[in-house]
Amino acid sequence: MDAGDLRVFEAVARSGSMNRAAATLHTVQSNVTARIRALEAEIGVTLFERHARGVTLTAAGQRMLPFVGRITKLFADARSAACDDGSPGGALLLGSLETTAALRLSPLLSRFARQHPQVRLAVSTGTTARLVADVIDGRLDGAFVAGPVDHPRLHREVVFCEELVLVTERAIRAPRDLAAIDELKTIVFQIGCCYRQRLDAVLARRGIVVTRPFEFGSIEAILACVSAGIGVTLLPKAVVAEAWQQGRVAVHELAPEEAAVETLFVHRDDAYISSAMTAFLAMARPGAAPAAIAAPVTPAGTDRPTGRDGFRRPEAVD
Amino acid sequence: MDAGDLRVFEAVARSGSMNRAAATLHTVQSNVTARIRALEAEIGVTLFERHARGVTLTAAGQRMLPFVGRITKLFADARSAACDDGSPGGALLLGSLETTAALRLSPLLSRFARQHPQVRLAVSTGTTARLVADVIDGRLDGAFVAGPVDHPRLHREVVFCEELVLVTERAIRAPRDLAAIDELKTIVFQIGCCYRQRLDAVLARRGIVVTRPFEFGSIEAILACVSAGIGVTLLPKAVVAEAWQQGRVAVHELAPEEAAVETLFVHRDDAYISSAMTAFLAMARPGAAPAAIAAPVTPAGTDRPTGRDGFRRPEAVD
DNA sequence: CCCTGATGATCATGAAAAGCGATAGCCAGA
DNA sequence: TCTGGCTATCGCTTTTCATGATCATCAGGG
Repeated sequence: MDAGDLRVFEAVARSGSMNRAAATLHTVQSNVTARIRALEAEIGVTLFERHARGVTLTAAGQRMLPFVGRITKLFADARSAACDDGSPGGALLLGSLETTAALRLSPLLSRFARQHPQVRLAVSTGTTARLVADVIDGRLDGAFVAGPVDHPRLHREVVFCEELVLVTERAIRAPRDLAAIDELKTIVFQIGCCYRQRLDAVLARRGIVVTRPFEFGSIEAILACVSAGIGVTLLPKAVVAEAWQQGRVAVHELAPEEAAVETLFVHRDDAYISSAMTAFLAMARPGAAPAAIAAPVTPAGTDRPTGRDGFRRPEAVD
Repeated sequence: MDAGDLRVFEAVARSGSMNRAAATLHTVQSNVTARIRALEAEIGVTLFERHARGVTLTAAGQRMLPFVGRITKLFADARSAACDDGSPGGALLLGSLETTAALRLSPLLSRFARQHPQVRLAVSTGTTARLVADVIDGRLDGAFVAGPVDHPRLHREVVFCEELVLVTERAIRAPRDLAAIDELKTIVFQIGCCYRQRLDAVLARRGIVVTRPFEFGSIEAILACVSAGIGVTLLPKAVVAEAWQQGRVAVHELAPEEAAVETLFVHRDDAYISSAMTAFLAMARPGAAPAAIAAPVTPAGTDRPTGRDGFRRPEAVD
């Protein structure tokens, strides 16, 4: 049993067919059959049930499958570790929440890319749950997600601390005005978005009932909807600063315990930490953040929230 | 790069010589050389520095080496997982503290062996630190150690709760009498034994100074020394129950916070949990302890230990 | 200075394994 | 019953791997 056998095994398991597996492996079907048979003979159990429409994993095969990915990852790590001469290089696959990417990442990434041009950076966005799963399974090297996250396999590091604010159309002067609105809608990123539950909780605590939420894929679309009075949303203050300055939306601050959300950087604690990752971590840590992000300024609009509303002057968050 | 290459790499790294590696691998030197060269060519870095007296790992090789064991372990786990049909079988490599083995393990092990004859049980003894290291590195499947243990890679389970007692010669009626003894010696298992620090602390708290400890490898030897008045020791109450009943030694109870020591069963939380391990865990859990161990009985002597059997009650487990 | 002994590198050769293509056998569905 | 897609198997080719002999290198000792 070696790495090649496991790759064949995985391909067959995933495709459910020795023919398709052969195609993806750029080889021929007889070859795949022979290797699977040899593997089964070696370990003494049948891994697939053969039938006319392909093959399916036996219970033994199902038990074996999860190891393939781990072994593959470990081989890749071993190779990376050997090649890693201390100067950052290679690929760095990161994940991020949409909001974090929009708000915090661009200066960090551009600075990192400038300083370490050898590193191939790739950032994908998704929900916290999705990103955490990707990191766990080795599809990502690390990810920016919303806290709290607690997984024994993950190393966590707080890198940003966002202040969430309720965002409404301009006409709304205070959150309690929302109660009067019929069919109030919430507007969120995706089903899994962590801000969504928080928004529901925030509104529920004020006795405000909402109907089914709208989902949008971009911050701009969400703000446009809010601006048009279609619904309300919950976003980091810095994200909506610009729209607020332009007077497109109203912003309502929340109590600290409702507003605070920590953005964590997570990575597997047992994976190899490459030089690129080390450098990125050093740069992402709060203490090492010199790149000034555009600080929100007080807008000139009429509906400037008053101190009585509990609104504090916008300030750089981290 | 596959499993075979890594095995060759590891053998060369460990032996520091391609010739010796070839011998241990039951092959010839030219073969080893060729495979190492091929491996180096594949990943693009030199792994060994060659010189007239053998080879030494380069920095790259040193970074690569730790992965070999992990990958090997994962292959073995994958194989075990596939073969494991739900009925316990195969090998189960356990570790234990000497005292735990003497006191608690024999009924558990004999019951397990009777119930699961297919499983090849192997128990080695050592100190907590040593056992934990062995479990971490995959040399043991699990081990009984003294709490507290906190390692992110380990799953812990409290299985026993021992009451430690101070053991002295019969003439000593109370711990404070020890202060009068010149050159008081402590008698312990080994340097790394966890009871040793505790014994020192117990005595220090009473203002008793001790000289360099004696070390012995067996409980009987320790008790014989104590009985002969050579020194004092600290052992689980149940361990010394017999010697105490026979009037060979005196037993002094301690305050609960000094006396209590939890025996944990630890195993790697990311290793494959075989059916044999599952069955063993089920049997080792406090709740599932039907096999009556020889419970310490009240002796005719003056010091009367309370008749607790040391097993934690089921509801106390988390 | 030149032996001596041990080490790794290289090469030709043979064996083993893997890959390939074609074909046979099997089964579900038309 | 036929057909299409699937796996099993076989003979053949290609590639890889293991082997033993030989060479080059280097440290230590006379």
